[in-house]
Amino acid sequence: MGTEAIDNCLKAIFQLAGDNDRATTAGLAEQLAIAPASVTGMLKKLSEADPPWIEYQKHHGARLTDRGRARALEIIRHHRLIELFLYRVLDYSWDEVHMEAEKLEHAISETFEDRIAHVLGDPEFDPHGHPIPRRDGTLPDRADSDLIDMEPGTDAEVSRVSDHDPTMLQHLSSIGVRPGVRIHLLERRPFDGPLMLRVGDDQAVHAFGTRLAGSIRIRDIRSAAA
Amino acid sequence: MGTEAIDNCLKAIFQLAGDNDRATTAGLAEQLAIAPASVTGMLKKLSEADPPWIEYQKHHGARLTDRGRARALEIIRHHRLIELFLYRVLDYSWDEVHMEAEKLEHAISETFEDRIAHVLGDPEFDPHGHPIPRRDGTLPDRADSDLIDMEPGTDAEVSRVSDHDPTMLQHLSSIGVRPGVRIHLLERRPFDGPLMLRVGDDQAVHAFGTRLAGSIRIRDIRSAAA
DNA sequence: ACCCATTTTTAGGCTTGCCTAAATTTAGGT
DNA sequence: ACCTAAATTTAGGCAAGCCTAAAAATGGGT
Repeated sequence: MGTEAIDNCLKAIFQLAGDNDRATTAGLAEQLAIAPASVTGMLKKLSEADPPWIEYQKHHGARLTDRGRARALEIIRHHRLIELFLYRVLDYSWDEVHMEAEKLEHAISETFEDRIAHVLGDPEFDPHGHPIPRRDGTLPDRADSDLIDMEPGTDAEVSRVSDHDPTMLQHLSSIGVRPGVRIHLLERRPFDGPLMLRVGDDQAVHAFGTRLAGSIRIRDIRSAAA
Repeated sequence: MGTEAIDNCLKAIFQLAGDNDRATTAGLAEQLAIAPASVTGMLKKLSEADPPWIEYQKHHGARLTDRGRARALEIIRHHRLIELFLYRVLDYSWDEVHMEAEKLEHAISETFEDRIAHVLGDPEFDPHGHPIPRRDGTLPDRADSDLIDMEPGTDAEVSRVSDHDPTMLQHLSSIGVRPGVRIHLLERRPFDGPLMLRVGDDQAVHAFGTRLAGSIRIRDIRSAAA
C-alpha cells in the first residue's frame, strides 16, 4: 500500500515517539538522514492520505493514527522476523542481519511473513532481544531497564542490545555480551565514567563507556528456582 | 550495481535472445510491458554504460555483453533459488512462488544467495524444472524437448513447465503434472488438435491443447535400470 | 527500386522523492 | 512582550523511469 519512503517514515515515527508521544521534524530528519524541509513535506502527505497515516499539527510533530501504527508495526515485525530468520536458518552473524533485513522488510509479502514466523515457531524476540510485534499489533512485553541504572554489586541478565551500529555489535559479540547472558556490575566510576563489569562466567573485567552501556538493556535475574 | 529497471531489461534480453541471438525492441517492449520508444531509450543507456551491459546496433536489436550476461544470470539465479527456497523451506505452493520471487530477486544480497543455495544443497533445478545458473555463469544441462514433438505411443518424463501463468500451473498441479512425473502420449489429434495423454499412474486421459502442451518440456524416460 | 513495418528520434509531459536557499511563521521560555 | 530556535513555506532544481504523439529514418522483402 505505501511506498518505501512512507514505510521508513512511519517506522521512524514509531521508533522516535512510540505510541503516545509525537515525533519532531528535526528528529525525523536526523533519523531518516534527509532535510527538515523534506520531512515537513512528507508529514503533510502522510496526514493528507486517505485514510491518514498520521495525525499532524503544524509545529507540534506527528503522531501515528491506528492505521499508521499498524503499518509501522508490520514493517518492524517484518524486520525483526527476517533478522531472526537470517540468524537462525541462514546462519548469518549478528552484525550482518540488520542491513539485509533493512532491504528485505519492504519486499516480502504477508505470506512470506507468516511462513517464516511459522518456521521459527512464532518467536517473540529477535536476535538482539527486541520484541517482535504480533500480527494483532500487540508487543511481547519484557520488563527491562537501562544498564546505566543498574545497581553496583548486583547481577542481571542482558535483555537487549541496540542494533544500529554493526561494529558495536561485533564488539559486544567478541566479549560475549548477547541477550540472555548474565552480567555482574562491580562499580560505576564517577563523573559518567565507565561501568566495570563481568560478563557470564568470564573473570575478566570490562570497562563500558556510557555510549556502549547506553545501548544495552537488562532485566533482573530470575532466581535460580524461577 | 544496476537498478531494478536495468536488471529486468537484462533478464528480458537473456530470456528473449539467449546467448547468441539479439533481442528486438518490439519483443522487449512486450516482455517488459512498456512502450517501444522507452525500450530504445533504455537500450541506448545500457550500451553506453561503462562498462556496457549490451552490444547495441540501431535497428538490429541488443545482445548481452559478458558483463550483461553475468548480471542476467545472477538475477535468474536469484529468482530460481528463491523459488525453490520458498517451495521447499517455506512451504509455498507451486503457483505462489513466482510472484514473490519476482520481488525478492532484486532485494537479496550475494550472501543471502549463497546461504540459501547452501541450505538447499546447491540445487540445479527450480520447482518448475528450470536450470539454476551456477555462480560461475554456467547452466546445468538437461537434454529435453518439447512435449509437442513427442512420439505418440511412447513414455516420457516431465522435464519442466513454464511458470509464466500461475493459473496454468495450478491446473497442471491439479492433474498431477510436475517435473519428474511420467506421462504416456496416446495420440495427437490432427489439425493442431489436442494431445491425449495419461499422467503418472492415473488411468484418466487428459486432452492438452496446444497452448498447454507448448508450455511443457519432456525428456526421454530413463529405463528402469538407469 | 520501392514499400512498409519496425525502429528511432524529437519534443513534450508526468510522478516520486529527494535537494537547496531564503523568507516567514510559530511556539515557548524568559 | 520579546526573542530565539524550530518548523514551515516558497521557489526552484535534479534524476530515474516511465508516458504520449508525430515525424523521420532504416532496412528487409518483393
